[in-house]
Amino acid sequence: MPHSRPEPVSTEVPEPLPAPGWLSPDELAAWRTFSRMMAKLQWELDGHLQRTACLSFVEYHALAMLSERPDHTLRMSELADLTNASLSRLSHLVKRLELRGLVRREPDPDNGRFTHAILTEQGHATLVAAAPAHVAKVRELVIDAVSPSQLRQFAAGAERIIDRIDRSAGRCP
Amino acid sequence: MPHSRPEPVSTEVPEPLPAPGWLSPDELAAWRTFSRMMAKLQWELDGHLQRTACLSFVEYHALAMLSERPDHTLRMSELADLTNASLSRLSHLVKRLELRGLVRREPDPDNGRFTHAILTEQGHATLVAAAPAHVAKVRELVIDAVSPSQLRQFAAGAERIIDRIDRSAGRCP
DNA sequence: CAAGATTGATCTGTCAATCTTC
DNA sequence: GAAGATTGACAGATCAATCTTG
Repeated sequence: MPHSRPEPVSTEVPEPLPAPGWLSPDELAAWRTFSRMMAKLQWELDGHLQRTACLSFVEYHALAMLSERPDHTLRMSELADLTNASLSRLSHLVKRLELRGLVRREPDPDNGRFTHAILTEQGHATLVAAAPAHVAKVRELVIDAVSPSQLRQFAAGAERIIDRIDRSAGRCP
Repeated sequence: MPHSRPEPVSTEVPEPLPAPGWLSPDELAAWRTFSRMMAKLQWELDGHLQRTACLSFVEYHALAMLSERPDHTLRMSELADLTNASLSRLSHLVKRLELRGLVRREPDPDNGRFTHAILTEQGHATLVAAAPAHVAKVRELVIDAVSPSQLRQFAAGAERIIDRIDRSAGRCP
């Protein structure tokens, strides 16, 4: 019985508010809907990108982040942050992209600890080819699903959730 | 340059609206924030559950869905839908849960095509032990991060996004 | 043969070392 | 020694193929 209030004992007066730490029926329903949306959206966008461009969602975003830099270059750790991936995950991922010729890596000449990930011409072309269909999907499934003001609300809420996660991450329980 | 407007040619008058099919700067920012939130939230909840209960997010929800049935039983395909997992993924997953003694499977006596997944006592105990900390995290990171009315907005928006995904899934492009 | 479910091959992500450079 | 990055072993997800039952 997770996520739902413990059954009140028969003789007990039902409480007007959920027990502390649990979710009210409304909260539970909202969370489940939200959670379902996240799972489905990830799946749909990833599959669409995979079918239309042989790229995963993260791979696409790695290329996209690189393309927005004037020199098409980013340090691995910066790229990891921008793509919301662990450094380890990104390292494996970039290695695969490198094998496909979409990205290359070279050590930072100024500081040998850093590795630069650099978008290749082919990587750029792949991204440019993939982008329109992907962006259209995002618009169709998300942007156009809600009003502009709702979208702002979403973003504001998302921002606050991110803040809480970042606080939560560096915390001793 | 995906997700951003193509550079206007120097002599061109900048358009007041984004090119059709592309995202405005605000839309792009909102989408990125939203996308980042999804990635981080998944990671955080999954990691937390893993550390506190040796369960992944999907595993937890499989147990949770079963626990809400009076007979603690669900057909594999129903469970797959409720947990937003493919049938294949669920099959692998339930096999692992079965090896750990948290779930057992038996064919539906009425219709041999169906398989029943059934929560064991141990599975139930595991869930009950895991739930409080997990629910508290969900409350901390999501529910309490937004106002009740914002939460309703979120859920409503999520609902509409889900609808669009479901429409999109069964469509010929 | 269609629906429900499982399997196996393969690919990707995670975690815990490890390596390198400052 | 600490930060940035990589590696290898293992756990988990995906896809296509397969099996089974009605």
